[in-house]
This record gives sequence, structure tokens and C-alpha cells, in this order.
Amino acid sequence: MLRRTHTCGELRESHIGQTVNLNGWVNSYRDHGGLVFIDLRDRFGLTQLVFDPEGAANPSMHEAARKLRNEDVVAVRGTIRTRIGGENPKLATGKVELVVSELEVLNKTDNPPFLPDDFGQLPNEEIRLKHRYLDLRRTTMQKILTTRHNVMRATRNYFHENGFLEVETPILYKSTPEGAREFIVPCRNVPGTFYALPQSPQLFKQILMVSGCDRYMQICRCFRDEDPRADRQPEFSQVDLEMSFVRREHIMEMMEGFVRRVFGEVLGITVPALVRMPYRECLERFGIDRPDTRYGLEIKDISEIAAKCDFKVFKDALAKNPTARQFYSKKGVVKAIRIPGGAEKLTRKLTDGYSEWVKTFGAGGVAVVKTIKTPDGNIGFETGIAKFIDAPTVKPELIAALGLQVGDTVLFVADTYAVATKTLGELRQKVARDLGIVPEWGKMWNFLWMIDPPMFERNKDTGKWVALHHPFTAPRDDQAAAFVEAAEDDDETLESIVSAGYDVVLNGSEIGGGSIRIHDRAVQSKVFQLLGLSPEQAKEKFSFLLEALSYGAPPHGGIAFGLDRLVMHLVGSDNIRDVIAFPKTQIGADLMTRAPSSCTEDQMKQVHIKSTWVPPV
RNA sequence: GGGGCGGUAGCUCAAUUGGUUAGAGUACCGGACUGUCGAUCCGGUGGUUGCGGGUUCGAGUCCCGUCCGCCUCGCCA
Repeated sequence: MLRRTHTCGELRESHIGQTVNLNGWVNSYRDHGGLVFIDLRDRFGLTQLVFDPEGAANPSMHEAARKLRNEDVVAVRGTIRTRIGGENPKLATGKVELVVSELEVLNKTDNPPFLPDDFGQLPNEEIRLKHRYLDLRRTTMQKILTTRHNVMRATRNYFHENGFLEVETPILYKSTPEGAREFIVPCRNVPGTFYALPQSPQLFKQILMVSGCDRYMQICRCFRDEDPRADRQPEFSQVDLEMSFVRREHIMEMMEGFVRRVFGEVLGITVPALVRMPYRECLERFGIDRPDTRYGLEIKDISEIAAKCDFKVFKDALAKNPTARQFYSKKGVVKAIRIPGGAEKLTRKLTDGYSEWVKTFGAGGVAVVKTIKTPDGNIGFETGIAKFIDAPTVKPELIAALGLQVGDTVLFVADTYAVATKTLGELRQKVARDLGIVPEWGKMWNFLWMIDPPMFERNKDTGKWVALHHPFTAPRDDQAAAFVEAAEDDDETLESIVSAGYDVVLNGSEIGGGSIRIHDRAVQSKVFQLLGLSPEQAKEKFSFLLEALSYGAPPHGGIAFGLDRLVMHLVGSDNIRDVIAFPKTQIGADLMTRAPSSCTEDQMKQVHIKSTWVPPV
């Protein structure tokens, strides 16, 4: 084989006159009958090859050249010269061409289902995933793979330089049925038992701290058997880490350095110090625990003003748990968003659509009003609920509270604190997209820390307390005492206890989250008690961790970053499958390998399982 | 588990709101062409309209079921 001396991306004018070899794929061919041009491609670029019948050593080579088709794999030998037909400014190698003297066709291709080029329209994703090797040949995909590699490289370098050890943890792991549904693996040696694939290496990394590892990191695979979304896959990667002898500030400082390193190295961006925003403020202003601060449209609580309106929807909502404290999730509230200039931009069709759309979040609808200029030059209301809020006791206060100007639209949601907050949080983002005020990719990078999240919330359906993060998350230092003393049925107090947790949020997307872990036994038993775990049950599930923690555990805490989402941000993709070489579909299928697939009766027998699946008739 | 969108030539799409033999671009095959660069020009092959039922004189089009893909709610400690 004519092994390459150069890649297809590196030949320049300085190489003119040299004899070189290239290997690659035929990216395109232009057969002029006499002259034949081939653009040869590898991961590094394109180089134009010329086959000239005059002076060709043998005519059969020229015949072979004329038969070359897209995606054939070839090796060539020839000399570099200036392009006779003029430069091609689109190519890095566009000033030169290779005059071929020897051609070796390494592999003819069957007619491929699609060509891996980036102009024109892509085939649908089903086809791309089925022939992923063709899709990955596209320059765009090669760039994404490269970016992902660079992120991993920068990550390992950064943490290595800061004293972290990369330690691998088991993939065949113990089932701990809280949290996400697990993938399970039947065990051959112990009939009737199963491994689970880890949702994350959480418990192992804490044990590594007890092990004296001091600083651990791992780029690891995690598995969650839940339905995917545009930014979720059943198996995904985390930059996982844990540190000993630290408080929250130390971890946050180290992580800001990490974010700065990755974004600096990969995109050349300077990341400023991260703003810190308490969970409660995130919810109050943005209606979500991962606020997108790239645009305004902040949410305002106007319950007190709304109480003065003679509007049944508001009154009914406010009648829910009226005496509860302000942020108690079941308290009735009225909240609103001012859309500057919305009177013109938000059509009736759009706002009607919002009223329907918010029902998916449990809200009854959206109340709408527009502001106009009255004949006397003041601000007036029209359409929607105008007549209910026009009273002289209400109108001026509302204008002041929301900072209204002529030409605005106001969207109201009246419901429980939890529903109204979530609904407006989602609506705010939808309106921003509809108005086209979300900055396009690369224009703005708004990082922030979400801190002080609650320890627990009650599950909507079962009414049971569940940990917002996980059961080893410590309360914030100043909250521990109140937490231990709180009665189990004191919902308002328990809901207000905040943890030493923290999330990194970028442009409205959570890219990392973690916490300081509990090292106080009284706190830990209180957590288990609230979660409904008896000491015996806790021991049964987590004995290895509890035991480890009892033998001299250093104060510790950590965080995990979603590698896939990080790469999505860095390459400007809104599809997680684009940043994973071999992703799965919504039912967890790999369209290329056709996994999952059935196994034989014998295989099942060996691991002591039997399928109950009966194919439909 | 629920809601929405989609599936027509290898690929990307069209097909007059149910009406003749389902078209175009591209890829592929054949031919022409010595400076192209997403080459150009001429000709050609290529279809179980995802699958299964139904309505109808007649279905790519309407109805029911089903499979697959995407988005989304629930879910994701």
C-alpha cells in the first residue's frame, strides 16, 4: 500500500515540487474526459488530485481514475504543484494540487445511501443513525468528535494539575431502587440475583474519600432507564469528582477554574466570575431552578394587588392555603410577566395558544391584557381581563409593580405557588423564543451558580418526602440544627430547609450539580427517617457506605458535570445525539447494531431468568 | 403511560384537498467533454406510497389498528 506521507489537510505552497503520498476517501469527482479531478478527503481536510492523460505512466491508471466514485478509498502518489486552474479559496489546501503518478484503489464502495457532505439537506435522523459510519464522516461530525476529545483532554489535564486521581468505579453495581429506574443484569453465579448499572458513581466516590484518595475524578458512563429527551440519553457521560477537607466555597472555586479552562481552551472564551443565585430567587424571578438570564421577562408576584380585583380566577387561586407562609408550594398566588412591546408582537393566536399549552403544566390557563394609551395620555388596559383590573384601586399599583408602559402585554397565571411558578417559568422561555429575543449561539454565555436548594420536597402523587438531590446531601451549615429538630409533619419548615448543594447553570441549562455530603450521624438518620427508611432498611441498602463513613470519613463534597450537555453548548447543538458517536433512539434502540435484541433460551437459562413477554397476535 | 408531528425512488422532496400511467432534483448506470472545484451537457435504470385492515366505482390522499423516528408531559434521588 502507498502509505501516506501527509494528510489531506496539510499541503501548502511550501510543498510544491515534492513527491508525496495521500490516503483517503473520494469526496467528489469531476471527469472531463481527458482530465479527471478528485477531491480526496480525510479527517484533516481535502486535497485536489489531478489525473492528466498526457504523460500518464500507464493508460490503465487513467481508466481506473475515471471509474472512481464518491466514497471510494484510495492511495495515491504524485507531485505537488500550483493549481493551473486557479486557487480554490474554500480549501486550506486550495493553492496546490497533486498530480497523480500512481493510483491504488484500496476499496470500491457500494453506492452509499447518502453522501457525507454538509451542504444541502441531511437525510433524516433514522437513516443517519442506521449508517452512523457515513454520518460521522461529515466534517461537522468530525469537528464535534474533536471538540469532545478536546473537552475530555482539558478536563483530565486540569484535574491532574490540581491533584485529582482518576479512578474507575464498577459498571456492574448494586441495585439501589431509589431515584431513576435502573438497567439490571442477571447474575449467573448467584441464581435469582442481579447487578444494576450505576445511575452515577455517587457512593463509590464518597468511599474513595474515606479511602484517603483526597481528590477523585472520573469521566464515567452513567445509566438511567427513563424516557429520553432532546438533551437526555439512557446512557450518558459525566465528569464526576469529589474532594476531601472542603466546604462548599472550595469546590465552587475549583469548578469555576474548570469551566474557565474548558471554555478557554476549546472556544477561547473568557468566563467571568460566576454569579450566585439562591434557589428561591431563581424561582421567584425566573420560575425555574436553572434560569436563563440572557433576556428579561422576569416574573413578578402580584398576589396582593390581585386580591383587590373582582376576578373569580384570581380569587379562587388566592383562596388556596391563604395563611401559609410565602413560599409554601401549596399557597395560592397570582404571578405575571410583562412583555415589553408585546401588544404588537404577541398575536391573539399566540396568546390563545399559550392558554392551551400551559395546561400541560397543570395551570388552568393564561390571563392576558394589553396596555394602550388612553385619550388623556395615560396607560389603559384593553382586551382579555382588562375590565377586572381597571379599578382605580388596582390599576396604578399594577402599573407600578410591573413597570408597565404603553404597548406591553401582561401574561398572568393564578394557581398554587408551585404550579404558577413552574408555568410562568416555562412560558417565559417560550415567549422569548417566539419573540426571537434568545441570543443566538456563541453570542452570550451566562453562567451562574444556583445555591441553597431545599433538602426535600413532597412527591406530588405519593405525598412522601423525597430528597431533591440525594440522601447524602448535607444541609447548609447554619440549617443543620433546625433540620434535626423539625417535626416530620411540619411541611412548611421542612420545605424551607436548604442544603449545601449547588448547580452550575449555563444559558438556562443545568450543566453540573453537586453538594457537600453529610458527615453528622444525627443529620443522616433524620434524612433516612424523613425518606421513610427505618434504620434497618437504611443499613440494608447503604450499609457499606454507612460503615465506611463510621471509620474516619473526612468532610467531603463533590459535583458532576454532564459531559454531553457541556459539548452540546460548546458546539452549539440542541440535540444530544449529535455529540455522542453512537447514540440511541427514544426507545433506547441502536439503529446501527439493532440493539436491543433477543437472546437464546439457553442464555437466559444460564442466568436463571425467563421472559414473560408474549408477542401480540 | 398521555399529547403532537412525520414516514412516497438509494437520498431530499412534490403530487390541484378522493380521479388517467405517482413526478422533480440528486445519487447510480451509459455517452460527450483537457482546468474543474457542489463541473457541465445528453440519455437511461429505479416505486409493495412503513405495515395490516376498512370506506369507495376509484385511496399516496379519508377511517381504524400497528410499527418506526422526532418533539413533549409524566418520569429523570
